[in-house]
Amino acid sequence: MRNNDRRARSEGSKAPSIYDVAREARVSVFTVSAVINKKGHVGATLSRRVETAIRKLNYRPNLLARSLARQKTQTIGMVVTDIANPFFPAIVRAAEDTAQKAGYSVLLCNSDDQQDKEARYLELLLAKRVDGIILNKTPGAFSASQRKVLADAGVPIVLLMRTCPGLKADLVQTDDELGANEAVAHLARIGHKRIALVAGPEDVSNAQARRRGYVKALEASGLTFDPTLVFTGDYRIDSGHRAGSTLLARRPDAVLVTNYLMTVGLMSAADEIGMRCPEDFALVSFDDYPWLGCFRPRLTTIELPKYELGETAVRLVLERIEQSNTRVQTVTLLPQLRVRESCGFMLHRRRMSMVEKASAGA
Amino acid sequence: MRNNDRRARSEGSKAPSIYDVAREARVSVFTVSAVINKKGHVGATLSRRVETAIRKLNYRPNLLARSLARQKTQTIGMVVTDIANPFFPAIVRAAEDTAQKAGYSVLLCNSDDQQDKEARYLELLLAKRVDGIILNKTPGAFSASQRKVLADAGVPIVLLMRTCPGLKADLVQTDDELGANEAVAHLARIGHKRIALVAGPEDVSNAQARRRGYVKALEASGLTFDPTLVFTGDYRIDSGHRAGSTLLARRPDAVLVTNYLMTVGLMSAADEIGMRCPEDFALVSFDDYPWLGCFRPRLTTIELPKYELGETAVRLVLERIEQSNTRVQTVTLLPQLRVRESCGFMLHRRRMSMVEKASAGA
DNA sequence: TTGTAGGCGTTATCAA
DNA sequence: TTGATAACGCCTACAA
Repeated sequence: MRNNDRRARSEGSKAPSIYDVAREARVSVFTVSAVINKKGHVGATLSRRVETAIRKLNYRPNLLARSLARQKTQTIGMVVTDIANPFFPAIVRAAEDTAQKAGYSVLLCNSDDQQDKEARYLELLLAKRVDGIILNKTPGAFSASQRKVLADAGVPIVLLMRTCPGLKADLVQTDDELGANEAVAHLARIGHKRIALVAGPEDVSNAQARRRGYVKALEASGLTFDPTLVFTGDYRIDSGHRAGSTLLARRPDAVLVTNYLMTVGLMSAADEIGMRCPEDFALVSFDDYPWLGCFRPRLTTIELPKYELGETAVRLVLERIEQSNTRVQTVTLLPQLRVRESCGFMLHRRRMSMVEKASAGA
Repeated sequence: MRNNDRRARSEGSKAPSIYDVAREARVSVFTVSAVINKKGHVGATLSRRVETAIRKLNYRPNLLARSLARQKTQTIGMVVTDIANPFFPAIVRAAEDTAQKAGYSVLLCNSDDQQDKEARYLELLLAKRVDGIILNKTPGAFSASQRKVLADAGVPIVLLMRTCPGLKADLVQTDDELGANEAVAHLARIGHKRIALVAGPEDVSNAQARRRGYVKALEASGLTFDPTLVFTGDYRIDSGHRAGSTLLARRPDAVLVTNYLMTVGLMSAADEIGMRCPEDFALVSFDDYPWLGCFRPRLTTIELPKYELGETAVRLVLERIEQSNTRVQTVTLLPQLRVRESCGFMLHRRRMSMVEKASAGA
C-alpha cells in the first residue's frame, strides 16, 4: 500500500524497485526478495515469474537500501598515508581483490600522515557505516576521545604496518627489525665499516623496528654505532634528499635507506655531489619494485611482501567482522633480502678474487 | 510514532539515530535535521539544545540513510586498469583529493583490462547508486545491451585516457599523438634513423594516437616506416620484455616505448642480451616518475600530467552531476618531453662537439 | 519557526 | 510456501 501505487507511470527515469518487480510478477515483495537472495523455499513457478520480471524491468537491487536494512554495508574502509607512494598500490590492490572475492568493497583514504586528515576520514568511514577499517596509522597516538569514539562505534580495526599506542587491535606487519638486521649484517659481512642509516619517523613503529635492526646488526658485527651516521626522515623523497646531502658528506662506506622514496631522494643528492653507488658508497633500500633490477645501480633491497600484506589485512578484518570475540592477533610477514649491485657485493667479490689471485701468485 | 518509542533502553550498542537526538533535545526530528544540515531557520535556543544533544549522544548521521533519502550517494566510481600500474596512483590520488574537496568519495575498481571484470564492476557501481563514473575503458567496445544499461541508469560517465567506441561521453586525455610525435622527432633530430616502436593495444585510443604520432614524425623526418620495427604490446611488463627480445635483435638505433611498464620489461630484456642504453640503442619512454632521473640510464620521457588528469576527470563528472544537460566535452592535456640521457642526446652532443673540433683542427 | 507523517528501497518478522 | 507490514535512519512536503 505504500510503494506499489505511485510509479504506475511508465518509469520515467527512476530505477525500478522491488515493488515494481513484485507487481510485474504478480507476487509480493517478500517473494522477490527471497528469489534475489536465493533463500530457497520459493516455488518454481513464482521463482520463474520473478526472474522474468527482473530481466524485463532490468531490475538491479539498490545496495544502499539493502545495507540500511541489513545494517551491513559490505564495505571496508582503508586509510593509508598516500596511494601515490609506490609502497601502497600493491597493498591496496591486494586488499581490493581479497575484499571483492568476499563480496566487499574498499573505500580508500589518504591521510598524508596528518592526524587531522586521518581523523576526518575515520569520521567519514564511521558515518558511512563501513563494516571494518584497515588503518596505516599516522605517527602518534589517538586522543582519549578518539579512542572512545572508535570503541563506541564498535568497528573492527586492523592496523597495517604501524602499531598505534593505546589501541589494542589486530595487526599485520613485516618483520622489519629482521629485515634491517639482515641488510646491515650483509653490508658488514662484505666489508663495510661505516654504515649509515636513513630512518623513518621516530614515532612510527616500523621505523623503530628498522632502527633496532640496524643497531643490533652493528653490535653483532662488532661495529660501533655512530649517531652522526643516522638521519631521521619522514619516508618522503625530500627527506631522503636531505639525508643524502647530510650523510654522504660524512663519507660512509654504506647506507641503509629504510624506504624507497627516501632512496630516490638520496640518489639524486648523490648525483648532485658527484658520488656514485656502489663505487663511492654502498646502498641497501627497503621495498623492492619490478623496475629496480633493470636500472643502474641495480638496487639491493629488502622486499616486503606487499600483496600478502593487503590480503592478510582484509582477511583479518573479515574474520573480526564475522566474529568479533576472538582475541586480537598479530601477523608478522617475513621480508626478503635481495642482493644485487648497489650494496657493493660485486665489487667485494672482485676484490676477493683479486686477493685470491694475489696470494696464489705469491 | 514509528521510531521514537523503541530504543528507550539505554543504547546497548547501536548507534544513536536522529530520533534519539530529537528526544534528548526535546524537539522533533525535523529540527534536528535542519540543524545538522544548516538549513537556517531554527531558533537559537533549540539549535543550541540540539547541538548539545548531538555532542552528548555522540551522534553521527548515517550517511547510508541520508543517501537513500536524498537519492544521492556523494560517491563516484572509478574503474582503472590496475592501481598497481604506476601510471594510476597519482591519477587516483588526484581524483580522491578533488572529490573529497567537493564532498564526494571515490570507489576504486581494477578491471585488469578484462571486459567481464569491467562489466561486473560497472554493475556494482550502478547497484551502489554512485552519482558518477570515471572510466578507463578496457580495450574494445560495449555491447548494445551494456550501452542501454548505462544509458538507462542515467549515470554520468567520464572517459579517462581512452575513448569508447559508440559511447558519447565526456573525455579527459592527453595529446598522445603530439607526445609521440615530439619524441620521435627528437630522436630523428639527433641522428637516429631506425626508430622502433613498442605500441599499446591496437584497440585502445591512446595507443592508436601514440602510433599515429610515431608514424607522422617518421614521415616528417624523412624516415621510412618499417613494420618490422613495430611491436604491439599490452602496456604490461611482460609484453615489454617480449618487445625487447624481438625488436632489439633487429638493431634499431632507437626505440619509443609507449608506457613505463613496457620500458621496464624492455630494459630487462636488453640486460639479458647484453645491450646497453644509450650506447647500443636510444630510448624514450612514455610516463615520467620521480625516480627516473636518478638511476641509469636517466630516462628521456614524455611526461603525462597525471594529477591534472585525475583532477579534471572529477571536475567533469561533478559538472555533469550538477547539470547533465550541458554538451559533451573533451579535455586534452599537453604532454611534456623531458630530455635526459637514454635518448642518446648526450652522446650526440659529444659527437657533435668532436666533429666541430675536428673541423676546427682541419 | 516547528512538528507530523510519508517516502527512499530493502530486509525480516509474523501470520496465514 | 507466501503475503502483509514494520523496521532501517534520514529527508521533506505539508500543516500547524
